[in-house]
Amino acid sequence: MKNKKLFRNLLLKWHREKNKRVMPWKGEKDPYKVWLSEIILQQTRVEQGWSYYEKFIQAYPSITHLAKAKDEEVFKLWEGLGYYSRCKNLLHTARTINEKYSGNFPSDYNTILSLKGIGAYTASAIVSFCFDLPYAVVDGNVLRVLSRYFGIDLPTDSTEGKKIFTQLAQECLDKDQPAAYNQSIMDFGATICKPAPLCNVCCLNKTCIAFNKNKIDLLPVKQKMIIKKERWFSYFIFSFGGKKFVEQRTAKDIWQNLYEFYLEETTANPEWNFEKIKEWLCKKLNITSTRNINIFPARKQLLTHQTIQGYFVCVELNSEPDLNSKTGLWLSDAEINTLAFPRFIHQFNG
DNA sequence: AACTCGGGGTC
DNA sequence: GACCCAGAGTT
Repeated sequence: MKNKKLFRNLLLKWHREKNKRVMPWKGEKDPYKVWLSEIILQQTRVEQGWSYYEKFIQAYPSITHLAKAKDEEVFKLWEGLGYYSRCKNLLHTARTINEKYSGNFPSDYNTILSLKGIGAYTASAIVSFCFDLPYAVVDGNVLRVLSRYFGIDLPTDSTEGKKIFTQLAQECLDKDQPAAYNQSIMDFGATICKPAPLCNVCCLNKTCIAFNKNKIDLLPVKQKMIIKKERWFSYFIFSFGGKKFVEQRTAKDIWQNLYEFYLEETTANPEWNFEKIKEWLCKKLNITSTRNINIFPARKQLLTHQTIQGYFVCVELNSEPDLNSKTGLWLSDAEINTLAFPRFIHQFNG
């Protein structure tokens, strides 16, 4: 009990005296801006999300601006940030608040928690930062700091672990200044108690259990291991009459709602050459003549759970083909540039 | 309770 | 190559 109070006071002292971290949304009280920043930062580094936050605030100064925006435009702004369901839920919640709550962001924890894309972490962040309500945030930083300081080797990604760490976080919270406390523990985790921590300059090291038992490298404990899938994507960029064939990804799969060119997925390296391409075009799409075919070298993109490898094949056509009744669109480059593509494609296509 | 969802930085 | 990041939704 006493060590929690010590922990809290040491953190707040560090926050007042040594925390130099500056971010555009820090100290912000507008729940729209805090919410937007928290959604952008889910599983995303501050440095990576920074420019997206500024783009969004400039494009949509209020939640009503965002609610009235077109889906394609918002996805284009989100392009490259990943976890695209966040963008879908962002729009859904903006519209819910604009219509159901007349554009006023709710201030009650459970109401906020019920919104799409907002879980326990984000709800706690919003109500503590904006409304000074006593809810402790639990994110990756907090789990790392708590597990080390209190020497808890319960897996942080287990059901029991989540429960215990959430309770502990709530007990450590300074209920008189939840905003400052939550900010301090996350900044501390991000700058001092990092995965590779700076224990030599840490002002909590005298009472940190992991440090004093030499268990820093063993905490926090995670039980789930990551299994990587290998996938081969071959994108055929069909062009005809100044337009290219694109379609939207709708399946429950990566990159849902984003756009792509004609995709052929294989379980192994297709190792394209001109003969194989011509044979495939004839067999699959009944295309027997082309103006030009350009095969680009294989490319690779690493995702957390998948390794995407693949090819881009540009095919200039003599006539518009029947693409197996696929629900696609023939668009100009200008039109294509307004749509959001996965990084894998965007990096190739410029 | 286990899976799935991106892209990028760090070691 | 492994791990992690201001997590959440689905199955």
